[in-house]
Amino acid sequence: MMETKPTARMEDYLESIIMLREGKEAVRVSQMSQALGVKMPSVTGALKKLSDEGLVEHQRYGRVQLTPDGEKVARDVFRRHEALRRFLEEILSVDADTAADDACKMEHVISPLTQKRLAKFIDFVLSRPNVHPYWLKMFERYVNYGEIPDECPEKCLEE
Amino acid sequence: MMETKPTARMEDYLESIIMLREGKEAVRVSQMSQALGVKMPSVTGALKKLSDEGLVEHQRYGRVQLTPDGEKVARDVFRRHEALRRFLEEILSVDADTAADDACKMEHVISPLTQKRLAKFIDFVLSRPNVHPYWLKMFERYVNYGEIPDECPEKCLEE
DNA sequence: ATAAAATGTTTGGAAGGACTAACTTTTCCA
DNA sequence: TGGAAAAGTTAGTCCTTCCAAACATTTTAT
Repeated sequence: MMETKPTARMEDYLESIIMLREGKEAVRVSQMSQALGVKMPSVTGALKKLSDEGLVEHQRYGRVQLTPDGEKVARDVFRRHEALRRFLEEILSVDADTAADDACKMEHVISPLTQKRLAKFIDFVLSRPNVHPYWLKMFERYVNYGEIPDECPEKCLEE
Repeated sequence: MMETKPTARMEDYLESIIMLREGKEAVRVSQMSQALGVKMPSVTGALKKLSDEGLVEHQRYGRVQLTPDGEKVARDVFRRHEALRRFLEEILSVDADTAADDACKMEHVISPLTQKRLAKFIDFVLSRPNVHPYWLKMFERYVNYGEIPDECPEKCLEE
């Protein structure tokens, strides 16, 4: 039966459904079109394909829903997306818009290994409350002034 | 005159020329084909396009060279590639093959801002000889055993 | 020197993704 | 309740990237 994996672009369409669903029950073609920056015919076309592959349910002029299979794929993409976004935003201090944008493009191309490592890295860095504020502050300073401290001062244990 | 920016794929073709050129002077279509995992006709086609855009020089059955403009683009792509590869390999400890692979796909999609921040981050982390070995060792441990130290021990200043 | 092997090119076609223009449903409100 | 506006779809086209098959050139080895 050779379940062919959705393309990167198709993953985007699936992910957008999860992201737009927040709260309300229905997702509209126009919303997806807006969110993905494509025109509505592109969405209709994508939904047809995804529907054929059993990943979404969609009837003409009707609502869009994920099937259980589609839900799985979408969640997975979303998870990758979040890991990248957090890294960019919380560690590299990239602004929210750029972070979301870059994450959206990177999420499709990272290997499972890199994905796992990155998630661990984020946990590692952000889970050390005694260290990371200092750490990130130093990085911030470095970004702005090019100043690299060579030692680990006492501050390390404070705040 | 609207210099249209090369597509991600075209950037790959350009970058492969720099990477294959190492040492020898000539780059062959067959090498590019091999390196990029595409058949030769694809390379010929790409070279025609790049040639039209003034980024490479290439005559039938002859050698492939970058023009000054092509050189600039290729170097830029390569720089992005290296930043990502180093991050994956030297900080996240992803194996070399996976790192090269992922970097190759990510290099096209990161924004200039993220690129700059990432480069700074790598410098920052790797330029602190008194701290980063401890740091990376702790991360290594976390990857393997899930152990997150909560404080910054004296070791921080050693080795 | 010459034929086989290796290299490279051309042609034609497929698949994915996106768009415009024109058409159809649905929604909404006067 | 009967259109107009909004939402959605269809049809037709374009562009990028790739490939296989057939053809052309260069290299190499005898």
